[in-house]
Amino acid sequence: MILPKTRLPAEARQLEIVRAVLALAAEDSPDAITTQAIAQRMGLTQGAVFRHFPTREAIWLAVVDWVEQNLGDAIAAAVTEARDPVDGLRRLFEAHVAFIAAHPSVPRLIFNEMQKPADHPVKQRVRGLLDRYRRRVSELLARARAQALVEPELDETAAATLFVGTVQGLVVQTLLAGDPRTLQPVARRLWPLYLRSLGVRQP
Amino acid sequence: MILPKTRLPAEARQLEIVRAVLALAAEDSPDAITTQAIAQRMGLTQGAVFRHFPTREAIWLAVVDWVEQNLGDAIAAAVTEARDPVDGLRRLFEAHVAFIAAHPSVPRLIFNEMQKPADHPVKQRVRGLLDRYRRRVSELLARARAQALVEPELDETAAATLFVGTVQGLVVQTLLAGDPRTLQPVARRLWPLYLRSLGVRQP
DNA sequence: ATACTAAGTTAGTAATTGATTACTATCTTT
DNA sequence: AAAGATAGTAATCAATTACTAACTTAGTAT
Repeated sequence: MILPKTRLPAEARQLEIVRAVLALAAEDSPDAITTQAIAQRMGLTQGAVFRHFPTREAIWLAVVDWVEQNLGDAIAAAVTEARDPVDGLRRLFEAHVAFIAAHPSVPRLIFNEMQKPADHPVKQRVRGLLDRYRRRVSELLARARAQALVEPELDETAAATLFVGTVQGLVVQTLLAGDPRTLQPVARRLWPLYLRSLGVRQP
Repeated sequence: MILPKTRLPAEARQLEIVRAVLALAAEDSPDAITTQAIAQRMGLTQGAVFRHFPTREAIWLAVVDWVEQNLGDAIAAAVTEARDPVDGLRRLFEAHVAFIAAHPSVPRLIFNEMQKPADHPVKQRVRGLLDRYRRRVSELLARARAQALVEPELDETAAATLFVGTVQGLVVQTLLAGDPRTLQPVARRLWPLYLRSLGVRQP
């Protein structure tokens, strides 16, 4: 995709590069995305990329920044509107799924970086991101238990892991099927099962 | 790890190559494993690898063969010993987790290949492998429902996806923590939650 | 012992990749 | 309008990669 030939200020171009990476990651493994491919997608030459980022790794860190910002905003907005902790979990789940549906390349980035060596800087960022996410889920679960909305002896840590796993099982199925449209329908069928695992009394 | 310098017959050497890949994949992303690294691990030169495999891709197909064979055997053995479908699911879950604990590189391979382009041969093999696995889970769930061991209105497809997701949530946590020893303890805490999501009456 | 077979070595090649550099074109500021 | 700043170009580099082929040598059958 070659955009109309324009010069962009550095900040805007950096964002364009991040978006190009996200777009390319929807179709191929993130490691396979070359600086050449990024440039080509923007209609620039390869050298131009290095005007805006000192190294390839710096690009990936910027992408993680983008994810952190946008996903963080999306789920924060969802949770604050919740009436109670269980409702918050549902909104969190839905917001998460909606975000992935809108940005299918994001889980691929996470799956990819996750298995790099432990000292890898990008992986550390991703680790922090997911840690905060799980902690958020744990807090909601703890409050749900305090309000007697779920099983009194609920194992919160395990339930938080299952929450993440529920989304991941979903994403894996989507990646296998190669059809992003199945994501949200399947998500709706998965949620009642997760709720029942918490011991929530059904309306 | 340099093994004692010996010549191996082709078949044995091929297996050694597969094992070298599995060992290397435990520490780094599969895509980052070069034929040079494989040879070095066996104490051979890079050219020797191509005595036994025509291309790099052929190595990965052999690795998938190995996984298919060994994981298939492990879970088949587990399920046949089951007293009833729900017991079968538990054994399947435990066998799966035990296999991953013994071969931590296997989920990394799957995560990695999963996001390649759809026409990628290795991905197609992995897809088939996981499809058969999920079908196996679905069948057990259908039989459990027929025997009234679980919620009568259970959504089997969704429950199968959640089964896979439960294992994956687990693996992700392990990959993040970087500590494979937490795998089985956390698995034991996750299982009761999954059972409850099926509507199984607890003993 | 000798000769044959096959595993492993050595020394390459072609292609790709991230990164650098000298230069050009465009925009902004004075 | 002149001058400086900056986005982008084009060419190139060094390193790495999968792969090849001519060779050497270990093991084995005769």
